[in-house]
Amino acid sequence: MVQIPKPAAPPSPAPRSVPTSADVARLAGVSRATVSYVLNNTRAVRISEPTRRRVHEAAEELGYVPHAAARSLRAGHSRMVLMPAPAIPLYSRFLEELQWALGLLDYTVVQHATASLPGDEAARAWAELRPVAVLVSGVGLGPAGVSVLKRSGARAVVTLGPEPVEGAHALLMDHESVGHRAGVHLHARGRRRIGVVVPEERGLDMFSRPRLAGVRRALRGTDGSVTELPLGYDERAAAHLAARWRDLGLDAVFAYNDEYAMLLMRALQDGGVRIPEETAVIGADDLMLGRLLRPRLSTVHIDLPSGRDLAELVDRAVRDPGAPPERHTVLDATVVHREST
Amino acid sequence: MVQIPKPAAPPSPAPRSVPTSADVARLAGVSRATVSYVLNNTRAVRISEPTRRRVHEAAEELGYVPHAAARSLRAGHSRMVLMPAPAIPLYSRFLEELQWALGLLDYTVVQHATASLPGDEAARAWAELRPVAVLVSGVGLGPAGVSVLKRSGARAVVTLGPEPVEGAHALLMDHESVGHRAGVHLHARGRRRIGVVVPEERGLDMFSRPRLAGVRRALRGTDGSVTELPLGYDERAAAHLAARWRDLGLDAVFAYNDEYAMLLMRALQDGGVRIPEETAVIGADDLMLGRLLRPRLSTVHIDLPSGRDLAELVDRAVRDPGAPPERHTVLDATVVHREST
DNA sequence: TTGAAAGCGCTACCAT
DNA sequence: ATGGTAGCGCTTTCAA
Repeated sequence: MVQIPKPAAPPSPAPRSVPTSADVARLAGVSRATVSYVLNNTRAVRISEPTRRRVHEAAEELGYVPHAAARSLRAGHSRMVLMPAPAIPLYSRFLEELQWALGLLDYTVVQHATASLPGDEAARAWAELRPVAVLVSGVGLGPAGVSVLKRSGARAVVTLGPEPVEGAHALLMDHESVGHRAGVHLHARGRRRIGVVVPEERGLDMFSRPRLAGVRRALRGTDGSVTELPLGYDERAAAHLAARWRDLGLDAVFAYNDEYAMLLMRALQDGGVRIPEETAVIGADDLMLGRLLRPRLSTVHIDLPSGRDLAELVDRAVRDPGAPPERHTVLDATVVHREST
Repeated sequence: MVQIPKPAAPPSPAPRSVPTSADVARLAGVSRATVSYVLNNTRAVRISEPTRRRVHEAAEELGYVPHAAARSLRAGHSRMVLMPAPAIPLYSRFLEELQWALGLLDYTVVQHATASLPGDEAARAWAELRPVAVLVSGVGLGPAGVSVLKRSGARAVVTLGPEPVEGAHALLMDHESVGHRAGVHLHARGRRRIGVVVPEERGLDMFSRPRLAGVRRALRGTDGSVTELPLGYDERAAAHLAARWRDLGLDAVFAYNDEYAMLLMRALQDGGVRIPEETAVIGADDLMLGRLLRPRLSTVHIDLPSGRDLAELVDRAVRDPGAPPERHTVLDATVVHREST
């Protein structure tokens, strides 16, 4: 790690104070009201052209920037959409698209990092910011949290997760179906003894558990069986698992996602296990790397809703907070069959 | 894509109003001042235990949540550290760590999505939020932007990028050195005609250009030559490049990063090019996948500063805004030699 | 066309 | 120990 040295601290000079609209008014020789009218282009009031120019010049000269907190305090509401940030790469492109779409609808999107706080604490922290809408993915928000947010003026709370939360709109992204597709596919290809990789990394449980459950459901009532395979994202762990592979007697594995699939497949191949002849391997998320492996990796492709659609849901909910919560299943899982199964 | 249907909009009921500290005071039968004292645990004032209880109960009953904007308006400052969000996976773990560390120092970290706005517009938008510090990575912030932020009360502006910006603290993460290490390594291994992959994806330029320049510098004044290889992150593009590989007459390639290296290496191997005998391949970023390739991928490992160090820099800068801007080179690049070179 | 002033929710100073 | 109140920066109604 690079160390950043701690320099001696010289005494700091008095910081210049931040210009306010009153300063602009003073410099322009008008009232604060006039400044507000000019800078906000208030249509209901006509300000003479010379006055407008003087105000603009004064604002420019002082480097005036309006104070968002003061504005929204006065207005009694904001256009802030709060998104407690999840660090899941799977969603990152989706979230980016969403932010863009919300920006077009004139919302200010803010990601707030409060991963650490326990459930209702987090909701309180978010509520302090008085967002007009909250978009929270994953778990960690219960009905109580939703209630706190709503009582604090949030006009829409939308959850992205496996199951709906009382009082909130729900975008159901049920990863159970991902596992289910994988299980059905493997069974249809004649595989019967199916392993399912469950990453040991914390924070992946919210995905890996439903995926495992989906495979179980797919195999229930058939002659197939499911074996849970804990695995850290680590070469040695993979080699260790591969070493006892033949003892496990599995003929297929759903490797949680493409990255774990790559890890495991390499370890299996290094251990002399032929893929797909001896063991079929399927991943998920349809990453580019799967196409580059040999054999090419079969995978479960996940289709998320467009950012535009979701932005419109948020906007609709904000405009009509009284409407009953919407529920949408927005995770389309489809198997991409390549060579590894 | 999944379409979200647009339901009919029933008329919305009047929303209950949000409880304020005045409401709590009324219910508890005390003044607003007392409420503030109790809820903030103000040490300078002693409030009797029964009163404290009544206030807490009233707050609980009403579901009172303080209004952050009102509070910071009154206080004249906030503890908000603003991080205009970059979507670069390379940094994501680093940024996460940083957020955590800043959280421990009692800052509120907020990521603001304003990728779209032109330079100084963005700075204005950030300034409206009156953050106590701004941490901006990449380019897109000039001296004028820094000035706007400082005049709006930001006590620290820290840039993460290739070169310092006037008036701001700088964490110099110069990717030029990444390319330089790669170039030196390849030359030392006896390679002379070196290709450098330059991704066609926009937004990667800020990394790929310096990396290319670094290779050029490493080869300058030697008997080696550098060839620029534009490449989209796409199998067909890679196959196309591989098809004309022998015509290019290169004996080594720095593939921008490990992912592009994997893409290109696969295409080359499919085209019968032996690695490393005919062509050496080196990536960068030291991703797990490089270790899983055969031959194992040589790479340039990048060491970023710990979140704690950076958080301390921010804290120091906030406490002493008058101190001269610090400059730190915080990108340690080292070659990890494996089998592909 | 422009200005005076109230008030958004909160905290901290000064009284009592 | 508790309350009254000024004022943070802004918008908007009402009056001139």
